[in-house]
Amino acid sequence: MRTMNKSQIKLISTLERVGGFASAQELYQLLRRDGDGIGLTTVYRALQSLLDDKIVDVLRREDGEALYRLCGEAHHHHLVCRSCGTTVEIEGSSVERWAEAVAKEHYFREVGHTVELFGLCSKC
Amino acid sequence: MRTMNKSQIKLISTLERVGGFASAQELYQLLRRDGDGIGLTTVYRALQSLLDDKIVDVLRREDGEALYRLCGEAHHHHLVCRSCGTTVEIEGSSVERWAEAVAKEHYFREVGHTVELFGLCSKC
DNA sequence: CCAAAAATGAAAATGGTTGTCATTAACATT
DNA sequence: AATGTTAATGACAACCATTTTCATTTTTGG
Repeated sequence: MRTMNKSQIKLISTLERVGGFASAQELYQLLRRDGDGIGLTTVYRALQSLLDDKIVDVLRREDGEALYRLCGEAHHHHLVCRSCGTTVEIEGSSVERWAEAVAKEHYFREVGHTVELFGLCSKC
Repeated sequence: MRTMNKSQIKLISTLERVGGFASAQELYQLLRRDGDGIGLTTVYRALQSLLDDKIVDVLRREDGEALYRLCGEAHHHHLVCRSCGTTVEIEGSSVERWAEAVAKEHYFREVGHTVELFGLCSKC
């Protein structure tokens, strides 16, 4: 069975509290705010382990910063407002199927996909 | 009409030569290799201007580095091998239509999409 | 030709992320 | 409890893409 250390557990529960995506820096600040003396390095290391164990997913914000979220929730994508940051979760089974088909067609294995939509919401 | 300076023109033709995506650093190296004394700062500035003018597109590599390409070529996506970097261009009109529909459904305007597939090719 | 504006590049600053390394916590074995 | 072994930790420095600063050069319009 996979071992799971204290830091990893703290990060998982913080990600649960957040409910969606959070950057390493944000997670670090949240933990510090709770009086936790955790170091930034440890946050990065724990996130990397969780990635290796496929407990969390990662995606990139438009500015390149890495965002992490818990896997397990139904896989979905996001429609993000470029201006105010409003995020709508969208389901996209048709995209999943398309990605699968493309992967098979080109004999690729272990294919993951990044699908993110960026635009301007009705208010902006 | 939009002005276009020397550096921007150099970058456009370099991007044409490359034919696909290239990072700012790669473009810089290519130009230097051609004996061009251009500075890295200028490369970044020119790319930013071309982005503003919607002459080039940007996407993020898995490690967060920004990749630029000329717009105008038929819009397509990529299937990239995580291990050896082999890239297959894929066409995805079904994805385009899906993105359009989602955008409309949520009253978003000017919606662009990032769709990239990462996996392991048959050789790796 | 000249002055104002735009462009340039070297160098420093920024900010997210990763590497180093000495210290500490956890845990199994006497 | 005392010991030795191993994993985990965090302060700090290193890294690297990108941005900012600023003094200098080039371009442009009059």
